[in-house]
Amino acid sequence: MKLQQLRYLLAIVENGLNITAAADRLFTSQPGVSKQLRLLEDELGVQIFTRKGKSLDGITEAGQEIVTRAEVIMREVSNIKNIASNLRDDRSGSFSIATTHTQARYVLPSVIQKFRQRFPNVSFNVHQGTSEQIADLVAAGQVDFAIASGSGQGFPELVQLPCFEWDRVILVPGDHPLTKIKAQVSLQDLVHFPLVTYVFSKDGESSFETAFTDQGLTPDVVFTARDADVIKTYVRMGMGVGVVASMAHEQEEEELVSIDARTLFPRCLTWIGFRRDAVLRDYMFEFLQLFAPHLTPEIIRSAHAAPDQTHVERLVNNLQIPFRSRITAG
Amino acid sequence: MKLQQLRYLLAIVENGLNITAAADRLFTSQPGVSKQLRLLEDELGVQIFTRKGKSLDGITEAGQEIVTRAEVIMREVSNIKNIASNLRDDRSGSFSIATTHTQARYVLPSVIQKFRQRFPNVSFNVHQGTSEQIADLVAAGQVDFAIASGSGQGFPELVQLPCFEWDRVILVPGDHPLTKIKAQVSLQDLVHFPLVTYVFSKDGESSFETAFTDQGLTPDVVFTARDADVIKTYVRMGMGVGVVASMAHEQEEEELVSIDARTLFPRCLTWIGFRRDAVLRDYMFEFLQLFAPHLTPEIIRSAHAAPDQTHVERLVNNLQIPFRSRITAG
DNA sequence: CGCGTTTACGTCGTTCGTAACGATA
DNA sequence: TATCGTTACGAACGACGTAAACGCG
Repeated sequence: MKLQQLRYLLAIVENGLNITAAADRLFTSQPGVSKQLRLLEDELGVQIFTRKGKSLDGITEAGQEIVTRAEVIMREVSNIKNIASNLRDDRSGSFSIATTHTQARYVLPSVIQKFRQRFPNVSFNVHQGTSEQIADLVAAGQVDFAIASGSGQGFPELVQLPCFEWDRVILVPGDHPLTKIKAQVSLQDLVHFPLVTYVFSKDGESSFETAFTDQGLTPDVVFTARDADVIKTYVRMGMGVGVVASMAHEQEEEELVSIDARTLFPRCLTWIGFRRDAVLRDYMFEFLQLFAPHLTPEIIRSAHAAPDQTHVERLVNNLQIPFRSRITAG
Repeated sequence: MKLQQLRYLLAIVENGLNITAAADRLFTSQPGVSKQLRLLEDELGVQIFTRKGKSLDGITEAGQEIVTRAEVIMREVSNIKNIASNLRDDRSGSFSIATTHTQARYVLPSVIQKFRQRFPNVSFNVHQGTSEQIADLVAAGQVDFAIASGSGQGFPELVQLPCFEWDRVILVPGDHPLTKIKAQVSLQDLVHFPLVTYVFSKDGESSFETAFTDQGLTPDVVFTARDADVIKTYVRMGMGVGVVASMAHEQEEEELVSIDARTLFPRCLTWIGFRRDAVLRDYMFEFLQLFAPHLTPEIIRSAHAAPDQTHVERLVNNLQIPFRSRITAG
């Protein structure tokens, strides 16, 4: 058994059992990958994949178990490389995070800019998705960090650290009736208008909906998007009243007026998570502190050393979690 | 990085940083091992070992971390091989257990005999030590199973299953005053004689001592050994009264008489443990059931799937744990 | 001078890429 | 015929073992 064979195996799985595509991603020849897979199967005496004709058709039961073990192996291989790179003070490498649109568009740019100034030779990769997709990506080891909001429960292999809290804000065109209300806008006011807001997460973070239902109200959500910019576009078109994260409203933008909604909806928490068994590069510690200044290397290391998330939460309980209203200047 | 390099690395560590010894155990040439170590260090750009002259002198801090990761990798490699071997119905392989003298000498022979009849091509290896050494060996992945008595707490990486309970027995020469006592011998009777018994474990299993101290008594232990046979020899010599596991007294042996001590000392539990992240060969399941018939493959699999030992204990709570007084006929 | 490691070098097996072939839809 | 995988083959590489040199106690 060779590490290359396992690497090839995982590439095949990641590319939908397409050997040609796997070879392309591995920057090697297709027959080589094919042959190494055959050699691995021969050595183990086990079919890892089921075949339909010559093409790979599916993963066998044993194959799935083998793939799982191979993933562990390759993770530990990169851990070893990370340990070595850290010790050599190597300031190059790669770094991938998965996050939501709001973070990627409004919060991260200034952070990443500072980060890239400090580490110009680190290739940075941002994946985008829903909170669930994000957590899955980091749990599967496809990305180094996940930055998401909402519950994020049920990932025991992750260390999750609180980054900052934020509120929602109501966005309307400048001539909208809601701008005429002198007092604090209430949920009762909102239900009279069609709403445009984020796609709801399946379990957690539906604090948006429950805020209404707790008062016996039913919001009239006419449009949802994962993307605050899309929401804003539809609000400008007059399709409805927007409800977005306050970070997503940079300044008084063309045609749009923001209305404070902090009393209407519960406060949200953005957290960052990484696999507990991952060795972090030194630049990842610096990124964390750029993103959330209270996450010092010491805090992170002690959270990383904790046996599980319960202990992590005990550790971060004393921390003052920042509150973020608007984006800070780049 | 190659798997061989990691295998060589671990062999060097296991052989006390002696490359020649490592090469011997690996059945390869010494310069080959030396070169692969150098290549690994060069590729990582890190000194794994400190040198004194040309000889390896110690492991660096980073080296220790790398070794730990390499151990994980090699464990997962054998797990993959085990998965494959199981699927192929391969009835050959190797199997190592660590246990105490009493188990190895009095309990295991008949089990191993049956096992070897069923699996003549499995090479069987028994290591011997104290309960602590045993638990350490299996936790470090040096052996597949640990069979020990006493607490065995504090090994979260292990699945520990109860095998059977047993009592102690008092051994004396045939003409000893204790044999004249008509009623049940008591601890008060025992303190008047010099005692010969097992070496006490550091923390758990000192139920021997606490049995006395709970009654305000102080036993006069004049000799301890890890080995029931040694204890018996000294009892025959008249050095004192022996207290051993009841399994260690096969039948009315030459010169020795056994006195029931089950009411004097708390009952002991013998457990068997293996790493939670290990893939067990099919023959290991059969061994477990030969050793402890209540440990069926289904029980073992569900215990193995449990997230931690707390869950395992909940699972085995309903099981009827056998009691073992004398060894069962081979 | 013995022990242990490194260097040097020749041999052999393995991997890799190109090219051609085969099967499938 | 386009897509995908296997077979074939030659070139390059890398691992291994023997022999010899080196350093240290």
